[in-house]
Amino acid sequence: MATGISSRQSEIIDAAGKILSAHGVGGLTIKNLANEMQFSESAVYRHFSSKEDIIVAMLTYLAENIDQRFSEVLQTELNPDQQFLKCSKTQFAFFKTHPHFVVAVFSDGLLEDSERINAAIANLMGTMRKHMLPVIQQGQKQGVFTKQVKAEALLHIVMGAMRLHMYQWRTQNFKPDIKRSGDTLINTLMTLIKTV
Amino acid sequence: MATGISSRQSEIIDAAGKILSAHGVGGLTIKNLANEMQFSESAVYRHFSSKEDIIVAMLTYLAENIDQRFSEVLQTELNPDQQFLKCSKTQFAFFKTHPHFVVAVFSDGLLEDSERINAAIANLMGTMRKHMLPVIQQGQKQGVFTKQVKAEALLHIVMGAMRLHMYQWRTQNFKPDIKRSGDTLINTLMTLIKTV
DNA sequence: CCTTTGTTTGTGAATACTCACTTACTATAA
DNA sequence: TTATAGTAAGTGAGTATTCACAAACAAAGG
Repeated sequence: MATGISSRQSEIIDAAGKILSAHGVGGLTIKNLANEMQFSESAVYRHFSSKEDIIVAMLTYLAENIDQRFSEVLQTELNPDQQFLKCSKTQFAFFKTHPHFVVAVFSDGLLEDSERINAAIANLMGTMRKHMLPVIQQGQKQGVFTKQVKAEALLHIVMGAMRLHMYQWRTQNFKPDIKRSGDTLINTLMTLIKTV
Repeated sequence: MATGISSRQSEIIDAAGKILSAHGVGGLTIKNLANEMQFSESAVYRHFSSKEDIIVAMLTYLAENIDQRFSEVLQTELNPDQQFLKCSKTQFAFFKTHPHFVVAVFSDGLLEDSERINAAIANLMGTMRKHMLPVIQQGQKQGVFTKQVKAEALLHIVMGAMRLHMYQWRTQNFKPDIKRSGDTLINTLMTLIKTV
């Protein structure tokens, strides 16, 4: 509950996430949202002035959440590789307890042709990048990460692998323990990008 | 034009792809499809019995296309790393000339809650996996690819990076030359997974 | 050569339904 | 008394799909 968001709004965002994960982007309607909230459709508009606003608020909340969790990790005095590990782990831990938000991450560009939603998604990606890139760069400077490829490319590969992992987790109806399998993936990535 | 698909059906699939890339999943309506085809909505149903059928046909066509291109590469007597390179390059080359199909690849699970569509998407992923995994395994056996991590994990990382690359290409409205940037990405991946 | 019959591929209108959103009204609690 | 937070009922636009029908064409029989 970050910026100026009421507790009711927060509940609606949560309900939206739940619907999104259960029935996809096509299932996210005001009617379903009202059903999930156990009140009428028109009541939704007491708290948000449009469906677009709800989606933007959800994506903004997610970005702020990531921003906060990553900032905490980066304030520590750990080595870059340990910071990298912690950031990745906090992601999988978060999605384990909030699986419905995974779908939002995947809404990708294809959600709508709304400028604001696309901007919010871009902001989400940028937030991760903003924190992770310096970690990788410093890791390279300290010689713990390989310098064979540029930091940007390394970040790209890491983020791609994590995204695909979450996508597969979703297609399997959130069955496997993503915290365990995610940590395994991160370890694999680490052995690949770390200098021996 | 593979299985039992008429030329008209093929045109419709193409039009569907064009709409998908221009206006996303929400823009893919029978009305828009008919407009793009320059005939009435009802005429669409002369060639497909449902919208679902159109999407499934499109995904099936894509899978068959990949299957064919990859099979050609794997019939050559090249080294595994060269085969790997060629497979990847043929992907980016294909999407450069057929950018609208990229969106289909990203429809992910969230497109619909249609069993058939989800199965078609799973089949698409499986087709790539079926061809690429043996290449990587043989590459490891011959010592050209690192044995530090399992072949499955290596494939996962490669596919994740490629998917993310195509996603970003799409969000940038297909602007950069994906054949060039894709080849750069593959080279980066190669330096990372190849034994020195 | 032409009429008959059937097929293919199109049309415009209508169906039944869902969508986001609005308006007018009401109970409640500060 | 007066915001706050809910409701019921409705709006116009858009959805996939179906319908009866028509034009173009081809094969076959008399």
